[in-house]
Amino acid sequence: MVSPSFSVQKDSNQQRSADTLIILDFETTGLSPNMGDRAIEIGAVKLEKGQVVDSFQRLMDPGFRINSFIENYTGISNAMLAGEADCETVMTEFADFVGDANLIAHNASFDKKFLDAEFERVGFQYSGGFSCSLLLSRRINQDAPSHKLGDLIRYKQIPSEGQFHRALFDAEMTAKLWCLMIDDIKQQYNLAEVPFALVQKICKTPKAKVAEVIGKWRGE
DNA sequence: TGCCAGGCCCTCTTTAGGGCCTT
Repeated sequence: MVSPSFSVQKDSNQQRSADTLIILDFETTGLSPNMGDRAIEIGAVKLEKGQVVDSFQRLMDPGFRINSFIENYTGISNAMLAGEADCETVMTEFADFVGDANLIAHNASFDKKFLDAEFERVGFQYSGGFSCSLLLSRRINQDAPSHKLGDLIRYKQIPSEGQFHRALFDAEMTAKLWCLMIDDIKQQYNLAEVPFALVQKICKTPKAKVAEVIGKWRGE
């Protein structure tokens, strides 16, 4: 069992850099912002050199009642959202948290479309790249029976005490999974570091050619 | 009336179809 170091320290100087990673997760009213769905919770952790240095969690009022499926799925009720700030207020705060960092999410295509939609409403565009722990897992954990976040946490025997389908907990679990996969890549391919650009390249590579791509990256 | 996401990825593919994953 491997347990990535995960102590939370406050980022006192608010320094931002392209080397900083933000691992984020949305809870939403549904699957598609194009169908009118909105975010109801954002959770994120900030990683620097594999260490969590800050975190962000806010509920937000989408402006309409959420259905019972979402209440049951997330544990977030309409009563919990009543009186919370609206999405625009929360996402403006989150834009400040994100800065110019690179971004990661599990099944990033889902979180990216909500992030893009909510940021567009507040006129913010992030400058960092976006990568996906699910795509990386499909290439690194090829024997995993499933690539659902909860299943991967159990498969990798990562300690977890909390409620899945809440934004901050899922972001924390994704961060642990991410760190473990990066460690696996370092160990398997004898790399001192795994730059974000290499991860993005791996995620675009067919599974059968991952070793070849990493070998080329190393200059072999 | 009935349906309404969408990107990725595999295969019985590529002029397509269907499962996986996210809420």
